[in-house]
Amino acid sequence: MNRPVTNAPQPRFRQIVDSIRNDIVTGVLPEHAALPSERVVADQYDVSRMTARRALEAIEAQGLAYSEDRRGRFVSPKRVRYDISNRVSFAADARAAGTDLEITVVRTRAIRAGGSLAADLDVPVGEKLHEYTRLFCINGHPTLIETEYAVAHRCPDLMDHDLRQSTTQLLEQHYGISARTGDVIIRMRAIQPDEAALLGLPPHQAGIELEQIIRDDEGRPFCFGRQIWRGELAEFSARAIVNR
Amino acid sequence: MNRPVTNAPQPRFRQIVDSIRNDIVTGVLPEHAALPSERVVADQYDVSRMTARRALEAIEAQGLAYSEDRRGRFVSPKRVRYDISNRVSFAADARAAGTDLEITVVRTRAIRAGGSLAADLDVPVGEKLHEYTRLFCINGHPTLIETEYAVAHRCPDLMDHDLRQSTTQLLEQHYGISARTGDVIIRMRAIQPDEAALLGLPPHQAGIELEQIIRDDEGRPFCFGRQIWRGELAEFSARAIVNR
DNA sequence: ATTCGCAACTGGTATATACCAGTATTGACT
DNA sequence: AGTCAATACTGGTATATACCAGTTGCGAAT
Repeated sequence: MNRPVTNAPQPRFRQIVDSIRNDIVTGVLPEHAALPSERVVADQYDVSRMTARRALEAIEAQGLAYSEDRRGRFVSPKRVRYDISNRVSFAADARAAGTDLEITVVRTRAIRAGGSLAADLDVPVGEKLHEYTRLFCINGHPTLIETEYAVAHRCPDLMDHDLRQSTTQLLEQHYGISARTGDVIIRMRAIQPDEAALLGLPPHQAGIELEQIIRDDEGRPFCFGRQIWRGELAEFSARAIVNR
Repeated sequence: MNRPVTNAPQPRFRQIVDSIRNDIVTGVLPEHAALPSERVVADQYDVSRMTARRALEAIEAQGLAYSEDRRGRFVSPKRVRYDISNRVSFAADARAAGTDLEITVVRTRAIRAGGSLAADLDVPVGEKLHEYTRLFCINGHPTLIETEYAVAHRCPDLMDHDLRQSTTQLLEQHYGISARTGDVIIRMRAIQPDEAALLGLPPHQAGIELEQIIRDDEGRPFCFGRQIWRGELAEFSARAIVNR
């Protein structure tokens, strides 16, 4: 192939991405500062609005910024770290680290265990469960949504308590169930529209899903939780110990 | 031509996303099957090519499909699972699980430890390190890129060995260094253009970064590794044990 | 039978335009 | 001072078009 790619300039929109990213990493644009709007970028860089838009969307996809519908795009804050090896509860982990955490209860229901939930919690199908969904805001910004399923007969009136705190601590204090171990799975997946609405995001972005089965001192599971995180706002630390 | 100005229940492109997603989850489109092209979608659903494109990009962003430049888009295969609590080496984990894994050495270098690497590996700044970058293909598909930094004086001629295998096993067999524990960090981040090229992806997509510090029986770190995974192809399991 | 070049694809980049639906500010009126 | 409507923003959706640059397969020339 004699194609001399000498003049392989980067696409315009990528040049714009690099320029704005530079403003972010150097601190010209601090956390939560507004990025220039699509129309302003189009004007400044002399491109069409669609091209400016693609640049801003790429910055968003990289986690450098987040958008609020029809308000603008803003620089993402620093990540919070969640140590999944030592704690089984993010609320406890965050409080211990002095993080500004606010919990909102989105929904509570009484349900019965279906197939996979029953298997995960090691209970018969049809077993009564408490289901509750909560939104976690860090420094005032929606960061994750958690839905937990607790085996009802082990904590009968759990729903009468204030759920705006660590539920593992609740279970420990009122029912004597202590979270001892957890099986965690982490994966990247798309944020669903209903979740996106709660997190203040456009739908179809990727986020991090974290599932965990929480077990007591006897290794019996008593709670299953599923969290969806804004991927750009978090990181997860763990410790591996090689079995031999 | 006539615009359905009525109550658009959902954007057109999202309807298309749902339709194609349905074909994927029901198996009408099996793993690695080609999705309809942008122009075909535009034709079938009677939308412009840009709208069709947005639908296909959304499917891609959700991890349901991957694209190969100027070849087409294809249905993503099932995720592989990596147990980060029990193994400190993905290669060993995958081989133990019978996964079809092929490793390609992308680059090897001798470097000297800079500030953060020196701190992570607990060696003086300027310490000699082996750096090697490898591409991991699972079932023939590029899935992750790993760059590792090994303390050179503990494995002098490491680079003379065949690196297309688990390096932790190499280090164990030839130097008696056994990987005992690992400190792992997982986060979502953008895949850089050079990484994207190796993974056969368009740049600026989000992926999963996994960093780990590997320690020997005495707890001394001897290797630092950084992996970037195609987010839709993997999930990570771990075990938490609450310290009290 | 092999080679080679030409379609006929594929996605990637980019423009120009239009309208919709929320948000935020401004300013006149109460 | 407080209310509220107009206005000037913001991003979201969508069309139509153009050209570029790789990939792939087919058919003609060797």
